[in-house]
Amino acid sequence: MTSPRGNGRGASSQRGPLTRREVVTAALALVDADGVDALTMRRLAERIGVYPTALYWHAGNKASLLAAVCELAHSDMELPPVVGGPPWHEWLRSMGHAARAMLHKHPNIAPVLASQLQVTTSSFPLSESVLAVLHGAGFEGERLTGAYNTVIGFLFGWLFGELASEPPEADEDWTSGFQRKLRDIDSDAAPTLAANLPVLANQAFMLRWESGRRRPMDRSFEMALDVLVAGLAAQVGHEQAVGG
Amino acid sequence: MTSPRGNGRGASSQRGPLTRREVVTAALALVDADGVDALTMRRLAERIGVYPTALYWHAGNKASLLAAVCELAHSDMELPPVVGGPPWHEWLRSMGHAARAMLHKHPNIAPVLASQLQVTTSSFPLSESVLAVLHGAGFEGERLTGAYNTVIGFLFGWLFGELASEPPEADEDWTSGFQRKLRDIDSDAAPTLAANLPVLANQAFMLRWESGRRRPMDRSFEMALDVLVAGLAAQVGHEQAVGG
DNA sequence: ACCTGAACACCGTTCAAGT
DNA sequence: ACCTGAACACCGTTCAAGT
Repeated sequence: MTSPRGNGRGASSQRGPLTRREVVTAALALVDADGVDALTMRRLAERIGVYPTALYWHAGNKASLLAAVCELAHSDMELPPVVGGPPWHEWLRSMGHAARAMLHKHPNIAPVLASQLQVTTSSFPLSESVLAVLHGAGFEGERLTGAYNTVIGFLFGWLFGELASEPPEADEDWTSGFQRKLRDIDSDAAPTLAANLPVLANQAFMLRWESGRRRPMDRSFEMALDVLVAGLAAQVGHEQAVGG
Repeated sequence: MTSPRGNGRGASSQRGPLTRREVVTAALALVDADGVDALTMRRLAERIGVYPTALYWHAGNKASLLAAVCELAHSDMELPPVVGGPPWHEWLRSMGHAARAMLHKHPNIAPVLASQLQVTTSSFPLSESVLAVLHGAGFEGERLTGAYNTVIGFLFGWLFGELASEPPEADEDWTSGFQRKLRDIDSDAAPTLAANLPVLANQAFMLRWESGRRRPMDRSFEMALDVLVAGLAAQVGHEQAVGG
């Protein structure tokens, strides 16, 4: 009950003063393992083997700790090289896959990234790369802003949607109730939905009961990338360059 | 301190037993006014003029109350008519504007919708409409699923990003620190970013310190819609139909 | 500088009891 | 059926005190 250090994290926790990096790493590990709701100052402190209030000295309050956790997860994303790299549409596809890989590695952090503005700090390299690639594709000035916002908003928005939180397992009522409502859909009121239920149920947004962490939406993501790239190409007059 | 009803909500609260609808409406009003963090069972109860535990009888626990709040907000979205309506690309634009109007009417609920899977219940009419329109545009089977996921994921993902939560006002440190970091960007490491800062600062994802609730991203949204529609057109071979 | 230990104001939720 | 009232187990955070 009294919680001095030492039994906290096995071999990896060295002696010596606790460091900020150690706190943030432990917090990300906790989120990855048990979800973002499991991240409480008290629980994290216990896991590290320290008193809760000690965390405040290193990581500030919970909000700034969470921001640091997001930043750490974000740093796991490897950007494709821009100079001497592939043509812009291929680069965007690589970047999309890199972003998706990072988020699937830390799916529990996705809802946090999706809802907060603050966590964007230190993603300047990503911004610069996307901007450079789009500039190279022919976008300038306000249209560069628009294209950039389209790419970031569409891509990350789609991925955050794929990785949305599932209801807590306690709520099996919801899952079974939703499945029943889906099965009982009126084919008069919703004919297209009813007719295509086999390819839609649990595979499409707003029609699924499992998150993309459990059920990755691989093919839909590829098609989304196709649409994004082709749409940008149309904006810049390179329709023929990207293929269907 | 003792909190019987009557002084709770002025004239609008009739006598008689509390109803579920009344609870959910009051909860949405509280979220709209003060943000989702302000929605606690105890505070809501006090506002209605009832004991906290009374809410559980009508609305279940907090998670299901929040789901009901999302559903209520969602019901504020007016779908454009499908049969006898405009061509598919114009319909998609109208739907996009309707979704945006709804979310800008309840911006504080956007982060919840962005992060949770559960809140999708009873959006079957929206799903059916989008599916019908895309089917009419020529998508079938698995490609229909892909196109549907592209539309929903891109559109709502973009809008949730626009309306992300700002840091609490207490955190003026973050805002000013972020602005400084943006101003001090190294034009060697990030030349495109540095050169285009005037059209990017506070107007682009990951480069802004204010949310779209305060600073709507109107023009970028229009361009995003252009890209989405043109990209879908390319998928189905109607490139010439939608215009640039 | 770094951390303990107590304390404060708040949560969501359960449950027995009232009417 | 509908709500009260007390109680429980948890929070985040502050602050004085130790070393």
